Amino acid sequence: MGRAPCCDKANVKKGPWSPEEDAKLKEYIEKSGTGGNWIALPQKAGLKRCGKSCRLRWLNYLRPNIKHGEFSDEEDKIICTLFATIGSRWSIIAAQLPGRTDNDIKNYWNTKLKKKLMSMAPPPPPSHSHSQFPSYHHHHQRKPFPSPSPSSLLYSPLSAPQTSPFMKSSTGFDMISPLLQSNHLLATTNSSSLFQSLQEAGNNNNTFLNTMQYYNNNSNNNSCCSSSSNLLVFGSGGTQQEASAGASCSSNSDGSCGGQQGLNYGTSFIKQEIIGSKGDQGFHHSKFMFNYLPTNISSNGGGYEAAMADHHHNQNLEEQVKQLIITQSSSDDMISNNNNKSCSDEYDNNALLLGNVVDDSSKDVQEKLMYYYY
DNA sequence: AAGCGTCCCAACCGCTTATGA
DNA sequence: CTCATAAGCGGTTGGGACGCT
Repeated sequence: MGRAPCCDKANVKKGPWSPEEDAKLKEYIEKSGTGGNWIALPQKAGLKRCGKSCRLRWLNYLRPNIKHGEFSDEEDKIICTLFATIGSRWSIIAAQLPGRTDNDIKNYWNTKLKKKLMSMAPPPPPSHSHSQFPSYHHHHQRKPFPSPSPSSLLYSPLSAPQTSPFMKSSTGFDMISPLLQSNHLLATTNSSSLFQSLQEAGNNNNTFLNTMQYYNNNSNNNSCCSSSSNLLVFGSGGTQQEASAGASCSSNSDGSCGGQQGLNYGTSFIKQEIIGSKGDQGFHHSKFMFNYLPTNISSNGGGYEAAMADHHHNQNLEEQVKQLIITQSSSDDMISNNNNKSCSDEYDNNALLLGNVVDDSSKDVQEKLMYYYY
């Protein structure tokens, strides 16, 4: 049994909006606002339209300061970078591009930008030679999306970090190659349709990421995965149902939800999250951010390594992650035990977190964040 | 000019999330 | 806490525009 329709389908006009309808809607909203109720709006405005349709028309076309026309190179780069980090979260991407709507960006990506990037892709490495990404050729049978994640995945990427000439990590560590080798990125980002289309096109699954690296390397600024002050988060926490069942994405007294509203790009996310991470709230948020552990390791207190991490600041990545795992079983509520000291005090802005959190309805974490990097 | 295929984008559909009772 | 409903979101699609033969 589906939900009740939002309007009387028989009595609403569908299809393209006429200039008269546009004028009516625009005039009404400019004069009276939306009143916070789109469902009631069409009747008040004298439109034979569904409220949803009015909302879409306003948000995507009529509202002030909507930018139409060509995307700039800078916008291209932002879209590419964000797509590579958070996948098809169009509304989040749109929030970084003033005047652009999620629908616009989605259309642009699907029809143009994706192709543009593909055409810029460097040729795939010959299969018989030693590639910069040696394990590509071992993973041709990768499942498109999603794949079960054995706990060993947490470790496998760390065992052989490679240096890629495409990447410009400020500390010289290549973030992407291990991801490619691990299978993990492709398995857990929400980019399945892209990778499927790549497969259909007969391309190597890694072409897109090669392209991303190439693209960033050949742009004016290096950006993707190499910023010194960005937190990049893949994926999100669980669904509302999962959250109430105790999974990673738990709501908080401030109304936020670690896996949803907190998802952002740049330092604002991490500061917001960490500053808010005291006591009980810290537990929830941190669970979202650091719930990466294999199921065979207790996840009690998961996440408080945020505060611990700074102590491992100068150690190499592999060592850091091992340390994080070791400290996982430490204090269950480290932050509140820490005399209300905000994590942000200990967490510097160079933290870079890559990965994905996918929970099922149980408390067992199935997919894990993979990297924690300074 | 007609027919056909492809591209593009506005709009729709239905699922998820937010919110308030 | 649950439930109902509105809003938000992202995948998909219909059909017009365009280009090629």
